[in-house]
Amino acid sequence: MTVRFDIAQDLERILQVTAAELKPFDETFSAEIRQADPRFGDYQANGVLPFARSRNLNPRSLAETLTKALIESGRLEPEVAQVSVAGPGFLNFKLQPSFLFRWLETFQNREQLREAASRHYEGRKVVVDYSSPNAAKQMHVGHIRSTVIGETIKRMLSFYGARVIGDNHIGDWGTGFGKLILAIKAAGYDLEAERENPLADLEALYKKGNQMAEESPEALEQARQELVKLQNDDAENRSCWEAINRISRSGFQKIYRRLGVTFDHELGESFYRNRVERVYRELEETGVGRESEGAWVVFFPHHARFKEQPFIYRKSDGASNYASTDLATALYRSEAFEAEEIIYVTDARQRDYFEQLFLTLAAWFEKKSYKLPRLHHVWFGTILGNDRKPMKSRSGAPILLNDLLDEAVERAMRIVEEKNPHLTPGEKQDIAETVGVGAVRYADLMQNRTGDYVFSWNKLLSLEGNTAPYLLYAVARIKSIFRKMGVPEDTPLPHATPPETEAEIGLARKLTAFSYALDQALSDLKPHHLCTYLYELAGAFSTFYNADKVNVDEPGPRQRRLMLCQRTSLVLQTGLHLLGIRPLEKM
RNA sequence: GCACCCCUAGCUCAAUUGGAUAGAGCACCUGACUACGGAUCAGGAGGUUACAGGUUCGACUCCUGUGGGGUGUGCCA
Repeated sequence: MTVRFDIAQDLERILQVTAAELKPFDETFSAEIRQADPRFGDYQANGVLPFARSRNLNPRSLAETLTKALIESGRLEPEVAQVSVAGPGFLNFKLQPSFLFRWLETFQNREQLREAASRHYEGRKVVVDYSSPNAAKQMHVGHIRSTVIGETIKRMLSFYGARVIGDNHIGDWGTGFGKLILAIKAAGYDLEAERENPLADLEALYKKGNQMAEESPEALEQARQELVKLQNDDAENRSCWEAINRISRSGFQKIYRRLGVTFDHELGESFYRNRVERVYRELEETGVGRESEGAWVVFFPHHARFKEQPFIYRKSDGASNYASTDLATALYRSEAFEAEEIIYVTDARQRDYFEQLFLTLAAWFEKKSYKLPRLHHVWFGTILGNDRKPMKSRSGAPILLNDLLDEAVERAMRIVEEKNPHLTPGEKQDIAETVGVGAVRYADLMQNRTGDYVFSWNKLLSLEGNTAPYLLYAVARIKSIFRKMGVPEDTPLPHATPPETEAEIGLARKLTAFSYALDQALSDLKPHHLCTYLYELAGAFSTFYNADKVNVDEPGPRQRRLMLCQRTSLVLQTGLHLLGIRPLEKM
């Protein structure tokens, strides 16, 4: 058997081929390879049971037959894996040390891993729409999930060979700007002046504008006029709007830099303001949209809910809304980017909305014979405080993302000071930033995104359990071993041999499961599967580290253990990179 | 009202998409080479998976109902 990155797929293939040649089996048989409980093996095939049931055959003897045929076919050499029948009719595969070793020898660096993994999504063109803050507002906790989950999905897809386009769909257009411009003018606020935190000023002015419009009908009317002037390209309002956007984007950029988040495009809603006319026209001419109560809407007569709950894509005053620009955006991505797939990362409250958006796009594209990209709504739950209510600051305001990260870094700094006081101030600062920001980010990613979760500083930075510091610590210890032994991390190990001790084998088995973890994380776009895996890998390393000393005199154990260190470091760092966390030399 | 999501150990969360004896961390208890970095490791205890039925070789997972929590539901995004 050739050594491939994804062992499960190889096992699936040889089992499938063997069954195809074997009497009672036919094309309805599916091997169903899954990761097994480590006590039983590395992988198991579950497919015999349902097949036997459908034919009214004895699953146990059917499994025996298949196992025998597999061994006799020579497709599974005994030095690759032991196969056995267990329980009611499971096939268990236990990878052998010699094969584990061959796998470790084959994948020596990030590029080799990436190349092997990239077969999965080879060239598929995917747009990931994430983060998407609103102009003139500071980013707060509500933006963290979309930002970090989106970034990780983007990185994972790219690792799997997709051509990924990250697009930050900034809310830079809409009715709010009239009020904001009104408030800016009323306050005489100079948008060009140097300020400490101009985005915070804009946010305050925005609130002020809202308040003014609420309190007086004249102000509301003035705000409306300002908006009309902006929409008609009035020079003054236009440059005002541009300044607002410049300030907003530079404010967002500070956070993105800190989080290592980058976008290929930041086409905000304003980019589509002249592209909605086509949406209106085509939805009307295809009969997908219709007028209702003065607005333009889409109903779905066969849908339990949406036969009565409208999808409003043009307001009764003729103006566009979120839906209009999202429709135009999807069309643009399909035509200009040739997107085969679009992934939207937003909170769970928008589920209905996206279901309607997708249904509308499907109906519209079908009528026009446009190619419809695959559409995914990657939704996530709310971050809760200790009171189990959406997380807020003491005053009730949303917690600013920057403040949250600052606090994480401060707390991490206190721990670094305590644990490692001898490091230089520069090192401490660097470690605190990585540990603090990484801990916040990891705490988010390690949760199943579909649930709400309770935010807790203790859990985050207690630095025990399934946390970023635990993973970073494992990497730092490996790097420390190489430093101590005076060899570079990529030193060649020509005399390394297959793993022998229980801890060595356990670690090697875990390493080969990397591809399975990525498959899981990508199949349902849930990064927490990758986190769980990395945590278990770091755990297997710690067990190994405590059980078997690397820096020993005998060259045999020394080299084979060094190889395990190299590969653990490689997989952990690759995984951390996919999560957007930078590894540390020391901590 | 209707629709959707959720309920797993004292707490915070997993569970390979219907698979084997439901797993981790925290907290609690017992241990570890004067340390290749103890921000670690080994072990113990802790469960009627909200509840009641059903489907089948097998259910935390699927179907029905009940209770509890959350979200959405015509001009915000």
